[in-house]
Amino acid sequence: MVPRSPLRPCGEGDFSFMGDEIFMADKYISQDIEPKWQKLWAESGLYTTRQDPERPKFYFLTMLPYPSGDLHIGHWYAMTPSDAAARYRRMKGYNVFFPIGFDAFGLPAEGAAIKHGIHPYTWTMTNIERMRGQLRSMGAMWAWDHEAITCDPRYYAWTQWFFLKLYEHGLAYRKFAPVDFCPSCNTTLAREQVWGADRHCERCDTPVIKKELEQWFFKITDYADELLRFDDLDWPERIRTMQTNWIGRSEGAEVVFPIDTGDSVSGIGYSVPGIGAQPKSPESSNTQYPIPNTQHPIPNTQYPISNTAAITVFTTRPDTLWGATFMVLAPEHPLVEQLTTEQNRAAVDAYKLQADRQTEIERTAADKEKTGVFIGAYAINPVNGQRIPIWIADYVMVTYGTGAIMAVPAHDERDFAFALKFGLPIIPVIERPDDLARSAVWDGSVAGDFGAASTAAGFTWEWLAIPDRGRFYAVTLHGDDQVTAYVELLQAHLKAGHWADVVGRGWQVVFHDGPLALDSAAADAAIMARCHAGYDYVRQFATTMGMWWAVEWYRDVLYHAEYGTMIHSDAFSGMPGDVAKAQVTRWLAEQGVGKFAISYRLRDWLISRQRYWGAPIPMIYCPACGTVPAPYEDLPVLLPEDAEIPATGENALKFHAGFLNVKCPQCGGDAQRETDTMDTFMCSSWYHYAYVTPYWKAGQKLSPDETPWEPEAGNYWLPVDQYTGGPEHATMHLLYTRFFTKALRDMGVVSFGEPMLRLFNQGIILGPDGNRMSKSKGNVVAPDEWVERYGADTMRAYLMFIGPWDAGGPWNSQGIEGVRRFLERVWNVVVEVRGQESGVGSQGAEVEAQTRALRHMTHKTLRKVTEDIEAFKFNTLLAASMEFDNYLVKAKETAVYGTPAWDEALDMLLLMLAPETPHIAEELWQRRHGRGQFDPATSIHVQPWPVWDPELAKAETVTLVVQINGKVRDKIEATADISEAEARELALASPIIQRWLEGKTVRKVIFAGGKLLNFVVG
RNA sequence: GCCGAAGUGGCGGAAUGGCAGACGCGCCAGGUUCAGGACCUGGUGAGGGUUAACCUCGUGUGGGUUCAACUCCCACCUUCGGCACCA
Repeated sequence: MVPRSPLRPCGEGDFSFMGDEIFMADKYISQDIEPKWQKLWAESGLYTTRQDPERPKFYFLTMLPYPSGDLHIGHWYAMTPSDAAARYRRMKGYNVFFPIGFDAFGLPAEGAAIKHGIHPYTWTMTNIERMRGQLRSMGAMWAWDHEAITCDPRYYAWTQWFFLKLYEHGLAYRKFAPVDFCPSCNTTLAREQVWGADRHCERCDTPVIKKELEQWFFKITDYADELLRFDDLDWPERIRTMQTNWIGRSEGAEVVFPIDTGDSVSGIGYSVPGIGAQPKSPESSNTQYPIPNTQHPIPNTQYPISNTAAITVFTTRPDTLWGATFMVLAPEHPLVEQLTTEQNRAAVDAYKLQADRQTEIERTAADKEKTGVFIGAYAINPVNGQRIPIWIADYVMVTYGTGAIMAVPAHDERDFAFALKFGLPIIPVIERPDDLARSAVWDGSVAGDFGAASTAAGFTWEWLAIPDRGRFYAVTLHGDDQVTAYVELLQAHLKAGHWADVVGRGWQVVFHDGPLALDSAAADAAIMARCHAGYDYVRQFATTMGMWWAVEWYRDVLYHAEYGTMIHSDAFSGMPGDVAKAQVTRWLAEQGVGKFAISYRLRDWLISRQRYWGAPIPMIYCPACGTVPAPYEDLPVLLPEDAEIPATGENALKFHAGFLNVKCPQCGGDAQRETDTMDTFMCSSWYHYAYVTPYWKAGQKLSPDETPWEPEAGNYWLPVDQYTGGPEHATMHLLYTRFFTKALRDMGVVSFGEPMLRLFNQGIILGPDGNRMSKSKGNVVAPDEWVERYGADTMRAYLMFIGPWDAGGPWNSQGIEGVRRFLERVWNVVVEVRGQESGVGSQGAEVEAQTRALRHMTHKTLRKVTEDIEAFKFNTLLAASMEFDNYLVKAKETAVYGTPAWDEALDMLLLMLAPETPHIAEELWQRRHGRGQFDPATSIHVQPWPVWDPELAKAETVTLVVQINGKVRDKIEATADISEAEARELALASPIIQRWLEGKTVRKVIFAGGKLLNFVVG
């Protein structure tokens, strides 16, 4: 993989830490200086954490690694720019806390136990030891003195303490529920850990299955609204959006649909006379939109309902209630059993079984044909008394809303498809916002020259045809007036026994003896009765919409989901779309048939895992007392070290008598421990608190009233000022840890509500093949060989240089040589003594100009580098540093060499590079300023970040761009503060510009920012 | 299907209304070298041109705004990420 190094000279000796001998060869040998400085920094206590109330603190945190055994290139990509930014903050005068630890619980350790017979603890600790070494090779300023490992009993004692606190505060509960289960990992998963359309396990890609289990949940949904607020957070828009979508807040209404027993109402879905099918009253569609009075018929008091059962639905569109022509329950809905009639039971049971057997994948396949069965029961639409059939269908999810919907096929795409397939009535109740209507008039159904008459009346039409059915006048209309005029014209031409439709605005079927509006299920039935009588062909259609659907030209006007003026909705007809939803909701509440409601997509966090290698849930089940929490003073509930990990992949704790059997803390009787352990996201929800004082109160008895860290240290360091990590945790770790902190705030443990104030998401480094790196794909890039060959500084700088940090992308080693060469040049420009022959002969004025130019370059670069590191733009930071270095290489041959300006330039170059390439910067800094023995006070990493001089950073001269009509024609050197008049004069003096202006009239001259002049000529 | 991000030389990328391609890789030529590597110098978007000056075109596609558009607006295409029958 790594080519043999031509850079590494052979036979370089050991270095010594003694006296003046800390500086070795005059060549840049990263393999020598990097371990040397890592050792000297560690030994001298340069990175020892100190609480210093005199200095402003800065808690800089990067997501903790899982100890898989090997650091990969992704860790370097995520961590070394973080380190650079942390180092920069430190040079800016902050007391920076940059801790590290390990997310050490989790399934791979058990896999190793089964495969290699190693105990998970041993495997984990061995990996951690190896990874510590790899992490050290980064040369990062880790606060190793605050390391925390989540599988340490001193750590998970507190994880369990948090569980008990959440339980006490009613935020942890146990529930029997169908949950996602990974058959490969042998454990349940939280919803967030199930990915993709095929619903696979986030860790091992195995499709999950459903299992009914008794499981522990955290009530994250209690904080749903608060989690949607990001007011105090400087977080990327992308993450905020992902969390917002994940929480999925929808506002709407809950509406109660009483069940109808059918005694006094006959027929399917047809209205009670006088209700629903009433003609539009002119008064109600006028400018006034009063809330309909309470005299409006309320069906559950007006209609005989012998059964008090009712179905509650959640809808985001209460304004479409009048168009609800059927209901759909999820097959798992508890009322299905009770409501299904005897005649329908066999079909319903078969459907339920079939839905149950289907995998989640099949059931949620996006383009799946709608299926469902009628259960034989009816409900009453509470707003108009319509009797509507109840179906079950798997497109309704039992987990969302109330598990039941009112189906409004005219304004919901799924309901539309379902109604069309099963011949259920589709009644539009929201006007088309575009006022568009279409009418197909079959050739031969009208007398006289209908086309000419239409044209004369101002209607646009064309001939369209359907094979086997002939051609038709395709008339397009806009607005009520056109529709009214058109209906009149149409009726005058229609032959007896024929009809034509108006679809879209003004829905109706016009018969030769008059129109019938499609404004109710009764009207739908009446229309179809006439049509069925008219043509055999039409008998295949059960509903008017079904008949219209057969004309393809109609299809895009038949259904819409937009808000708009309500129609066919009794007294609400005419209610404008922008207020309809709120008004109907208010009215429903007044009538006592509904209420404003919010529904969330977010589910409670399932934390039970049927695994050995996790923090045991500190709960005890007593036959006498029930569920009893383990007493605080007994924490930690230890994982038994002698547990045998079964080869079946089952939880070892279930088979460990010593762990399982316990005395009930309440009654002292025989009881059993909970054997499930906690989701590892529980451990990582509070690790940033653990770092403050790792393993606080280790070995002491815990109580509910303490703080899990030393309070004074917590007050000083918390919360996290800057967090960096991958965006893949948006809806998992980042949501959980916010919930956790809010819960802690409400318990009085912390005084703030957000754990991390600023967040930056770096991109993900993919394998060279463009795929996510994974052992199974064999595309994992190990950093160690590259570090050995080029050095940590080169590796750090290269990863920062390849592109914007938040972009990520496939690993590509092409270009790493360039970064190494850059560091070589930095080394040489500082270390190599210039020969005497260069730079001689410069005159005084020339030297002065060169000095000014050098200082300008120095301060300009410093400004750019400072701005870039603040914004994590490491790629352009390094490009600017390279330019600066290239400049210095040339300047070295001039008279500025050895002047104070030259020394300033070299020092600034090193200070600018200190965060990114800490070793070479320190080596060269010490060579320039060190005192032989390393004194941490002289370290470049504790030097103040330099300040640029704005006067020097400002350019003295600019290249004045001269354009003719926006095209660059000439460039002229000019002073930076050139006035417009001077610039014009200069430009007009240019022969090129003169040539371009010859014979043309200058209409306008634009002078921009003192650097561009544009002549607009005509 | 919905939401979001992105599309620029052979490659990674820079420029967020004002010189398109900074910086780096690669490539070409030259220097150095016994030679190769390394290193140093110069060149390197496409087309035209007396291979000179210079001109034309060029940032996914098509329109638009502007003196001026990679940048802003509209429509579309492609890729990636997230969600996905969420009522």
